[in-house]
Amino acid sequence: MEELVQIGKIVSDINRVKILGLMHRETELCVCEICDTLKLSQPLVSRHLKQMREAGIVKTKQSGKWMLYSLRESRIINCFLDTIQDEIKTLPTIITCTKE
Amino acid sequence: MEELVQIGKIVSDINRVKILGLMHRETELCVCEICDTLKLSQPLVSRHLKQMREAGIVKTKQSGKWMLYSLRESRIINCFLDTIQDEIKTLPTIITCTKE
DNA sequence: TTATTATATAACAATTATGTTATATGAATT
DNA sequence: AATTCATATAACATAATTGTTATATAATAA
Repeated sequence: MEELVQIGKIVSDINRVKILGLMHRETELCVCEICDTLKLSQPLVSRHLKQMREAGIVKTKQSGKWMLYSLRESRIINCFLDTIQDEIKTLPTIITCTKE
Repeated sequence: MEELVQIGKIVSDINRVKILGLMHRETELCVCEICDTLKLSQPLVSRHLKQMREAGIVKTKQSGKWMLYSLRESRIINCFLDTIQDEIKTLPTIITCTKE
């Protein structure tokens, strides 16, 4: 149950939910794209992503000086995202970080 | 998304998850059954139940001096509960409140 | 090597949530 | 009507979380 509680905690913050939504829509994102798109400070986004990584919800991949975040496969997160499918579409268009 | 954040908040506490688990298994419970079964104080349980009611996750029915709580139908809560099915079975046996 | 860029971490104030103790409400007994 | 039992609410201390500002790290570019 602790695992579910951990996921509940992730999903209990609107900014983390938005980040999840963006990652669901865009597959892979770097930190600055999330900051710019959602108008959130970089340290805040970094911490949210760290929490999500520690909860096993996202995975990371280094690419030069960028850290790319993406969703891990998770039945429960998918279920969760299903219920906000329409709202995910209304999230702002990604402000792309022109890598290289 | 706010609606799901609200549900996330409910699921972010181990005691509320246990209460959800019990209600899922037992259909209908009064406050004192939850307190006794989970060894939690009555005011704490009452507040958790209030939060769950305000989030639209449980419904209530008065029965004499007892207040009976039960789960509302919710796709997302069902999905959450599915993932902890086995753990729900390991929750303590209900300490029944002999109504009347 | 130094500067720049992207990300991570630390330290902090403000807010929110938990669990407790004390008390109030409200229905059923006596 | 007074008491008892079940539940709700209030007030509080403590702990956890958020968002901020400042700074560190680590990779690339100059």
